[in-house]
Amino acid sequence: MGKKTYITTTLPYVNADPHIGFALEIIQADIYARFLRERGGEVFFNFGTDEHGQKIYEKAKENGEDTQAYVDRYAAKFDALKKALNLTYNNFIRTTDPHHIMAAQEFWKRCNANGDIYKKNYKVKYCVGCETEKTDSDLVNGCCPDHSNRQLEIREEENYFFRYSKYGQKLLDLYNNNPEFVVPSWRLNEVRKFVEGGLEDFSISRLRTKMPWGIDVPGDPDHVMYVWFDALVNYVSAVGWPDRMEEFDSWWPVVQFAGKDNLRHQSATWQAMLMSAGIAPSKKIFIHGWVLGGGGQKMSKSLGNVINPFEVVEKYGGDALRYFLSREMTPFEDGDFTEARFKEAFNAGLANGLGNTSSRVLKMAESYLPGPVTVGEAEIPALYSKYIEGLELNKAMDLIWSKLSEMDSIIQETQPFKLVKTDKDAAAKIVTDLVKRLFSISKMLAPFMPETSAKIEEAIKANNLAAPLFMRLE
RNA sequence: GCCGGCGUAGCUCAGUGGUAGAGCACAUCACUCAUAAAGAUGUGGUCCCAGGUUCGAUCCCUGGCGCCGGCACCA
Repeated sequence: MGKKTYITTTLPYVNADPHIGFALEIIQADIYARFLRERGGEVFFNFGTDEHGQKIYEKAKENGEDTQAYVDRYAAKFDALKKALNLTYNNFIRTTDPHHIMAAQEFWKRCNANGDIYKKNYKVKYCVGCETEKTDSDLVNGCCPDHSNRQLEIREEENYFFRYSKYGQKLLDLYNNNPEFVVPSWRLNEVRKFVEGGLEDFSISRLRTKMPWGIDVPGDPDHVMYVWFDALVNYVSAVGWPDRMEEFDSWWPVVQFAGKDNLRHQSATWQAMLMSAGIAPSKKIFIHGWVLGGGGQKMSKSLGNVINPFEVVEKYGGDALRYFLSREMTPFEDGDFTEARFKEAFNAGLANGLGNTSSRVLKMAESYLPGPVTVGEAEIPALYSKYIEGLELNKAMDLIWSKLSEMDSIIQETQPFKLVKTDKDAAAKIVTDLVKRLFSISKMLAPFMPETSAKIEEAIKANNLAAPLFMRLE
């Protein structure tokens, strides 16, 4: 049995359909998981949906839908990513699962037992015009931007608070002792700066009368947990905490994948919560950038530049999308996804590159060799592994493509297609070597483009390429 | 406003104290094992602007302009 690794994405909040940006996150995680398994490791890969809270409650109401029915529908939509993107997560957790609810309550109790939860009056700014509460970031010059003529009301209610302020130094110690705790390093700096600025306790409950769609606070039926306090606990409840501790201990700590908008929640808030509950911190957190819609603009309905991952897959295939997101995106920075860019990358990398090179090698193999090549062990450069371990997926892909281009050079220089007329054995030897190289490439490609990799290996085994891998798009 | 980052070929990005590179795109040539693909050659840059340090700066320093991110209860 290989080394065990537990990885998880964030849980998308089910108030919108799956977005291409989330596809990036889960594809990164899936590549990482497949890579670890390829080298013999055992992986627990967690994914799921975050289903509590105000917004969901309201959205379901808007739709005139039962809240549970609403979240069921959305959970299914997200779980559909598995097939579309060819994902290998083995656990789909929902924060409405009974086991998770129990775990969240137990987590609360542990924090409480540790003296980190207390009741306090919570001052809420309320706009009578909107009839909703406002946070400071909602306000412009201290007023509601939609009702600047009205005075905000200050309403008070009792809430439970989490003693976040207690964990500032401990978090800084965590960061300083683990310089690769957050990757890339500049994101670690960002969160460190935030923590250095001082932490304030925050509210972790809501009055049930105002917002019933949440997990009960243990011992206080008037309150439910604030949604993300419960949601974060999924990372431990997914692997058996608190009732199956042997299982939990065999997997924890976790390697997390999250977007830059989640930096603080995952690398500060959640870590403080773990400390409070007496659980070891996460192992590592990879922070990716956003997928933008061209010209550095966010995708939005009004700009008409929204890319639906399901549509891309239907049109171009799951591997093509995985290719684009892993090679054409810089893993930690924002990147543009436009159909024009996608097609360009598809033609250059998949049709002209991988597809054509595979085709020329396999056709020669079929014509010149008496049977399939015995490929032996794949040759995987150390650099390849190093790149993936650091989630530098684009670099790993570039490395693979440089190997492809090496093959083209070899064919160009040795001309086995001419040599075969004068020296069949010499030509066969060259082609055999090329097939072995192609095999190594397919092995390296496997985590990124599993279907294509499998097709190449089948073709090598059969000594026949049944169909072209990728045809040029017009 | 405060803190941080960035500004290099049409696009995406590397890079170095000694007057710049890759991939893609584009053009030409040429070839045929291959998917009009691969290959060779080439077009293309005042390395944001201005000052300073230096024998010499795209790289160091200062200022300016432009863009982006963060500045907590949206998850």
